[in-house]
Amino acid sequence: MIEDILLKALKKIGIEADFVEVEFPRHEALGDISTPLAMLLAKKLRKNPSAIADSIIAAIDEPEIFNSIEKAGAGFINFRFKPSYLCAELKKLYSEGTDYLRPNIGKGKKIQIEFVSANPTGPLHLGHGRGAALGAAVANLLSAAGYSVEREFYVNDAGRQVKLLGESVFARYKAITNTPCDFPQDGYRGDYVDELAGEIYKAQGEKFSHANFDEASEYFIDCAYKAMLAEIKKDLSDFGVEFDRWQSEKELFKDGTVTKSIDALRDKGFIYEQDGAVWFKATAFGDEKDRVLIKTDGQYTYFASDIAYHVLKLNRGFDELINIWGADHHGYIPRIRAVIKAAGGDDNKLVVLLVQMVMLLRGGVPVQMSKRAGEYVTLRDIIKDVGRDITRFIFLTRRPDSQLEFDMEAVKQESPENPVYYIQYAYARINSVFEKAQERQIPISFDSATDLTGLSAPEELQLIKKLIFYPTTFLNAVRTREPHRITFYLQELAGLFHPFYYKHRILDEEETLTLARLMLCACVKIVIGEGLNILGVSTPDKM
RNA sequence: GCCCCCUUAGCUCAGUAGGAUAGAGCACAUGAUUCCUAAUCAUGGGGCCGCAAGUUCGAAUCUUGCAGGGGGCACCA
Repeated sequence: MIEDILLKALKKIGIEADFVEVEFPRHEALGDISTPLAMLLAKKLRKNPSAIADSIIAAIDEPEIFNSIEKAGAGFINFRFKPSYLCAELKKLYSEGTDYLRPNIGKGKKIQIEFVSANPTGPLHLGHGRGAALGAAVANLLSAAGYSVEREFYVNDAGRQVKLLGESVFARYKAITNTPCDFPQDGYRGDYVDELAGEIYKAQGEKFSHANFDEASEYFIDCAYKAMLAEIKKDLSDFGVEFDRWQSEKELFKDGTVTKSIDALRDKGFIYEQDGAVWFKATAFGDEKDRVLIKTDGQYTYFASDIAYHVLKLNRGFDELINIWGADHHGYIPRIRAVIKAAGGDDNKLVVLLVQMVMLLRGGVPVQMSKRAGEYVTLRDIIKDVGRDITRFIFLTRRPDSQLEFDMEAVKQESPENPVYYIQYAYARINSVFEKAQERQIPISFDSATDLTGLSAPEELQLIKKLIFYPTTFLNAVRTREPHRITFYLQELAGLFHPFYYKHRILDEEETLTLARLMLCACVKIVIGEGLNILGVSTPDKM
């Protein structure tokens, strides 16, 4: 990679750096690839950028790679590759495949990524889908970069919300058995609650018809949240999102993790009692107020088990803990950081990626959702109506921290021209070319001796340059934990492939050129396949 | 009142460890298929980067203030 060459040159002139920025110049006439490095160093070294650029250029000795290296503008260094170098890199890409595309910067470091973690009290909605798409893509990204990644879903199966769900189902059950009781305030009113009650009635008959909730609670809560969790698992699986581990909150209470981690904090003096409640001294670690762990009624707060959960994760030896949260939880970050610091951990290990709200529209009109009335569009509805690939792609075309409008009509109307199809179509097209090649019995075999000198048209050279730039884009995406960089790269790559395809024949040329173009196509297919896999979007052979 | 995110083309959005003349898709207009997939390609119009000041060789990007939109400030989860 060109980054390595630059780093080597910097070292030669006595500058230590671990990252250099490389980009495509704004206009192709300026060069093939470019770096603003000299300008960035100018401030640090207190020298003028032009002089720094000169010394960097002088320190690069790679006649095999570059046709020219020029200083331009305010201090850019622009490089032009030798065609022979581009061809050699293309062959490397082809033969090394993912080894070429995935520079290993993770080196086996352990990262855990916790995402979705929706309460098992109802079906997933679109916002969960956004978290799921992002989390899965970030996990794929990190794992491709050589990190050892664990995907975890934290199940809130203890506490008030699942109890409320059980109570709601119980009330519906009682209605079926004609022994009505009051529906809980703030209870869950979706159709699924009635369905659950119906199923329980089918299985248990009148067994609980004269019970009150306290007598039946364990059964109803258990039944209800487990059914919902199964639904959630199925929805995620249909969305193409898998987890390695499901951590139960209830287990943390059962096995003593909660009391143990609170005791540990108490030993360090960060726990105190006041007004009949037990508090954590979060203000000692930068939070704006202390937080309650055990309420005056003796109940643990959600935060108590969250302490246990994060301490447990820390102790499991991860180098980094990524949490993907809805933006409405942002106020929660300081107290979790406080917990980690109080427990003696390094809070830099915690990386919280906030996902902003999704506004669901239908033909420009906001879709009203009311959890109370049980009216809302579920993720499952969206997958069925819009499709999985489009849905995931849309989420990964936006920065996570900006609000997103998801218009079900617009997204579908765009359909034939949809960017996701544009990319997939390039993939399918290439596949079809290879099928045709096989039909025509063109002997397809590439190796290091394949003659690529015929690839000289601007469309071909641009494609090659884009292809061998993939690792740079990939590393930037990994570094920032931003999969959408891959999305935009793929659109650009497909945007170079289609014009190439339109302008040039692949199979009707003389054999050397045909083979060269086939090899180019093969590489485009490899890179698009790699990128779409990371995004979790399918790679159809035919469209 | 305090805190966080957002504001870029008609629409949806990229671009921010400060860099060259600010990009893409959609929509709109015109044109291209006897030929490997037209879900494609070519050409065109489109912009006080919310407003104002500051930092400097240079600001969509950093700082401050203001305006608009969203979210958060519980012994709820």
